[in-house]
Amino acid sequence: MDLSAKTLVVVTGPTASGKTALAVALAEHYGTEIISADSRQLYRDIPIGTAAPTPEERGRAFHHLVGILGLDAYYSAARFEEDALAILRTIWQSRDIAVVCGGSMMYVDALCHGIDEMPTVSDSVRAYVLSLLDAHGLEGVLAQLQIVDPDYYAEVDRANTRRVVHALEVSLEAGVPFSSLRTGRSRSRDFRILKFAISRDRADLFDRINRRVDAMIADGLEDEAVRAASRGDFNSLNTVGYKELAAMRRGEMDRPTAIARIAKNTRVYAKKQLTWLKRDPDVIWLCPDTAFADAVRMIDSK
RNA sequence: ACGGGUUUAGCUCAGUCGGUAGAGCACUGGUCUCCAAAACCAGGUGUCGGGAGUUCGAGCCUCUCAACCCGUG
Repeated sequence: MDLSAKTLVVVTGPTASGKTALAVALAEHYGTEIISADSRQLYRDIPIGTAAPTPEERGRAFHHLVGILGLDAYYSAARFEEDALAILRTIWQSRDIAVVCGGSMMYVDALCHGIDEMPTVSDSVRAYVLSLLDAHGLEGVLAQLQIVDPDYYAEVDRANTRRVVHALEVSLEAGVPFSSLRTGRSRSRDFRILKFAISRDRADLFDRINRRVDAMIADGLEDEAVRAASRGDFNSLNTVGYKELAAMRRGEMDRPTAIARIAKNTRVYAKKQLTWLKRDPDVIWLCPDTAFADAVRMIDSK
């Protein structure tokens, strides 16, 4: 398919900045569909805490990759790239414009720039590294990484267990050093990408976050969290909202503290998203009041 | 009006004998190629209510002004 006439409209920005509303308006305007780039809205059974698009919003524009996974399912940025590209091709068969909406910055980058080919870590390797971590701690994992991939060992943040474990897992799975697979080269896409982010001042954004957390509680987040947790202890629930409420149920904090902590951690999340976005030269910042009109104008130009 | 108390970081407050201002919460900046709403790193952000005095040196002692709180009128 010739993609040179196709446009990918990305709507991103910090959490609670109003991405969904803008994306739905754009999708309606262009008669197209939305692909969610949200690592948590992928999971079903946790719509309240992940601020998933409502049935009303989903009725106005079709949303792909929302509520499609069980809480126990594995997913990754690489899978997102693959899935999103496949969906884009089907959308573009009958339309010129597709909308991606979400704040999982690594997913957005994987789609816009590609991500290096790496094997999916098998259960057995995952279990082996986990047992190594249990038995010998981070030191033990680091010691093996130093042997298997000395280059990455030299540059990795050795305090970051996640990254160290992942590098060893991939190295063992692939049979070659993790760093040899990690070229960091970005792939150029043969379609037009317009990456919009909604800009709000800090006080306004924090106010929206605080109010949204209260609304989530009012909408039944606590029940949702209890039901989700009853299915098991999954990575998908290592998510703002669910982890604080789990700590509350374990008696580690009272209810007001848990709710305050959810709001605080959501604010922290928003800041991390902003840090990521600030260094991305492709981001086109939109003022909330004129976002729709400005986006349409830019999409239609050229 | 009078008497007593309070005033230190964004908030709540600690600060010993006069010797380089602290805690909790909140907050700020950053890293990022695969579970990323994850994980990790870094930072005290201050006119100690204002002014004057004593002192080598004042958050701390003295005087004065101000604001707020409590009590009595």
